Amino acid sequence: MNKKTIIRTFEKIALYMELLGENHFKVGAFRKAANILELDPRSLSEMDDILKLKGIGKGTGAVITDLMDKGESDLLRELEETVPKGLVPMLKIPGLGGKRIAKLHEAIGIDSIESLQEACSNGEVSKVPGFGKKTEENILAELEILGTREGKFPIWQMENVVLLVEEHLQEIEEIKRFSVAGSYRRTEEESSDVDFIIVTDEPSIVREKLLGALPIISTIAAGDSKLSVTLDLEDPMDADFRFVKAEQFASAIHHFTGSKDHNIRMRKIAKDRGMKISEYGVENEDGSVTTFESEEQFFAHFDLPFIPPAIRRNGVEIDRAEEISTLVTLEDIKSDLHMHSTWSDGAHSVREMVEAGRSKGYSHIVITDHSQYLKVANGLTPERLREQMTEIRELNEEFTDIEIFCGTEMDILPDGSLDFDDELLSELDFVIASIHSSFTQTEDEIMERLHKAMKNPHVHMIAHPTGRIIGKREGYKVDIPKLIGWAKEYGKILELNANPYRLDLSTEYLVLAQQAGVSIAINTDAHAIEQMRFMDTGVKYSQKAWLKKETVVNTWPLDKFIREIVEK
DNA sequence: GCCGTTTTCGGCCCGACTGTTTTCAGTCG
Repeated sequence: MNKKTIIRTFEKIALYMELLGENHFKVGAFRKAANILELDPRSLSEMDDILKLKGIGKGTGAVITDLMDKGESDLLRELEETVPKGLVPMLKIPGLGGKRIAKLHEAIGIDSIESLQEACSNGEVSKVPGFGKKTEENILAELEILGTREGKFPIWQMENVVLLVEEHLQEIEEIKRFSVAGSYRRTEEESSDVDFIIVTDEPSIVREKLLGALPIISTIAAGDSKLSVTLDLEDPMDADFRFVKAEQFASAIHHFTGSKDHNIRMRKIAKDRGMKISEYGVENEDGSVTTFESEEQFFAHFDLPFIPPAIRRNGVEIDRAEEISTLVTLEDIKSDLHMHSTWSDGAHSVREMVEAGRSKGYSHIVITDHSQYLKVANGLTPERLREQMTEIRELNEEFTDIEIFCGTEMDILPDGSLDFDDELLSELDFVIASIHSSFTQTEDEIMERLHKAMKNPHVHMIAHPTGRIIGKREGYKVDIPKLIGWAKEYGKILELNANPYRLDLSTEYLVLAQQAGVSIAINTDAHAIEQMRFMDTGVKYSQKAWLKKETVVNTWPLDKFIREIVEK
């Protein structure tokens, strides 16, 4: 028995109860219990008494006991016997919830997507009280696109959609201000849709312009305060737009950034003070509404510091509010230690990357092109690397406001050897080692490769330690706790690769690394100037692991970087 | 179903939109 089984059981129970039209607080209690276990970092064996957790009571506790004792839950089995399995997927149809599905089942015996489709086509659904022609049409339309609507989208896919939508929003003159909100603003690895807050005095004009400009498959809702559509993209994605007045912006963006649990916690705090939080402001006991200039002011109203969106999760962020000032922010970042140029597979010259670094206000950067093994990336031979070093030295003469260091992103070869010899490595200021090949090796083989790199005195950092691509591949088999142990032992840096495809190390491992006292570098791995924007994503993502400034190497000023890294 | 330095019962975050209704339930975020 493991935690995942319990979580899945709770979720299934909630689904079936929803289909029985159960009280939604009851359904919610099971979902909440699942969520509590999900967010608890401990494994089942590490929890001394799971039944005493807040949110686990008699009903949910009985399910856990059942699962522990017999490996199955009586409650779930009963539900499975009562509710036809075919009803579950119907919950995915927008507009249909438990109550209406139950009604269709009861009235005309609908027990699957197929029978629903047939009943809609025959006009039987519109004869059921509470259902009409329009509903029937909508269900049929939704069934058409059901298979194409993905569940969750990785952050790198989200970013493309956000940029696309933002282009359209910029074109509309009635929009005074806008911002993305929702899970994307919280820098979640995956999101199910995209949310925008729009400040305007002309919501209906903006709505119509958006409907005209955006690629749209279907309109889910279109009112004066909200527009909800499914975007016509390669993978169709839902987008929500909320229209608010300027003075409501701070409250609205807070509300629609979530998370849901964060909002619930904030509302509880407000309620205890006789106030009521909504997306339009804070309602006081006398009925007057206070609005805010900024989210900072909103939080200050409740005696809280600004809580970064990335850490707005389950309320823990409120308990740990006094730690927030120690977290790394974009303003703290003084360098980017992993960047490519046209010497290997980058799109811009070293000079252009340097200029970009200057415009970011960095005090130093490291150019780290690929090494010779990586032929597809035009990896540098020792000769070419030495030529590049000459170019970098010349640029250093030219620029006085930024220091450019010579580095490499050196491959750790499949046989565990390193792509450059120690003599060449000793000439470099900063050496990154990373794996780009033979991902399918056993954990022992991968760990042997990493250990080799870790033991080399010239290596400073391991880049993208797991090789994962969010939503696409798991990465190679790395024993991260062991790797963190080595990093501590040999004094190496581990990377948080800020590229949204990677975000590697992931949150849970960053937590472990910081606990172990290992330094982390947040790097963009930029292969083009535009990609240097990923630093923002990386910093926000690091906040999820509560990385402190002192943990992050890029917050170090130039002299400390030279002293602790380059000259060491 | 869960919870409680106001409560062991009565709340549970709050509001928008739709479709089917003649004032609101269901769904969604």
